[in-house]
Amino acid sequence: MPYHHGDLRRTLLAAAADAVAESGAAAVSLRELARRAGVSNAAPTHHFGDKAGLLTALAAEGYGLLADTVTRERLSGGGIVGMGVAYVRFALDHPGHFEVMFHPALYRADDEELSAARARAADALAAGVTARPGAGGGDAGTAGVAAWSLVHGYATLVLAGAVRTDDPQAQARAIARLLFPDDAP
Amino acid sequence: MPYHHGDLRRTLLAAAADAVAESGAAAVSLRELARRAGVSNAAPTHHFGDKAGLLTALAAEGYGLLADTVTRERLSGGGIVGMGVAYVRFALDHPGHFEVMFHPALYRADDEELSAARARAADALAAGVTARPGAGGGDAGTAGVAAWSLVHGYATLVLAGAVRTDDPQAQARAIARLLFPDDAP
DNA sequence: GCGCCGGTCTTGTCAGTGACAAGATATGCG
DNA sequence: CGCATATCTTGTCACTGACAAGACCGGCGC
Repeated sequence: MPYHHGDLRRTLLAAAADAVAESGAAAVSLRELARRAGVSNAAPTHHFGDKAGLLTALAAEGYGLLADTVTRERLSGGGIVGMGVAYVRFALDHPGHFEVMFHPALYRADDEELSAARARAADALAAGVTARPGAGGGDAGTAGVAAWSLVHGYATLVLAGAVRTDDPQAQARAIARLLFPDDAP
Repeated sequence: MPYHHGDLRRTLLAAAADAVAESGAAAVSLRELARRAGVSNAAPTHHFGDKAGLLTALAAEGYGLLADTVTRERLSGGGIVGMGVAYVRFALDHPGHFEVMFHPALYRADDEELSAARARAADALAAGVTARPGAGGGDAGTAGVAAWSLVHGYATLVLAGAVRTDDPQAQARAIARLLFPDDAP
């Protein structure tokens, strides 16, 4: 085992995402993560400062991934329903990130890198709402909040085990179509 | 100060709800709650066994309150939109309970009292969905999941600070009407 | 009135944790 | 080769959750 781990920061983030997904942010211990990575208990401190720093980095990574996922779907013409499904897919694929992202008490919301990533995600989502076909009827802001609430709530309920289904993406598509029946694809 | 507190269980639950709402479940410490209540650090153990026991009781109380809130709205003829608004109002009035309820990793999901309260809440919500006027069009299950997702997601986003508004209940009503335009009131 | 029994709370203890200080080691650059 | 810096370790402290053992209190039967 070399003295320098080589890629400790990335390793710790990945382990943290797994641990949060599995047992919740409260149950994650820096020492446990350090043990899994094969380093001493104080090594994570160097990279993240403290626990909030690690979760801040995790949230920032999550917002970046979300922005990528949603943007890719928008560019491939999935429509607002497709973007909603992509949002749900992101949450289910990255439950650890998702969990932390929407609990600001866990991290430093004023972090620069995090704010940038969050803004990028917000732009990606907003682009999908304003560009939808039937955008004439009703307030775009209200429709956007409704769309976000719908997919966010669905993802949260599935992750919490409150809603059970074999095919979450299909069900996500079905409920999104209830809200946006006019969406093209 | 009498040796017996008199109402320690209730006092601890209330303090826990406040503390969770303020700083998240992770930041709540049994010792801090005990200090606030003016008892020793091991007193809570007697009533709840451990931290998971306390959060289990808090979640059960929350499901009971939710069932009461939603049922009252249904009986007063608020329709499915009114029930959705009541759901949001419950979440914003009891953020500590709401936070814990949908993080099963924090408590013992197989607890008897909790299961009963959760079933009561589920029945109250289901009664509203199946009784709505335009129940003919589409799958009732899908519509129910959509309704639940919408209001749950909206409440979660407002609590997380991701959506900001002066009048959450009015906005909740607006987005619920997008999903259920035919709802009577 | 009295004893005692169960429920309530306290004190004391242990391992695990987050945070930090001080120092050791490796890496890259001149 | 020599050194500055990034990276990691060891050691320490206060705090927490969990538990064991015992003290205290209220109400019950007698």
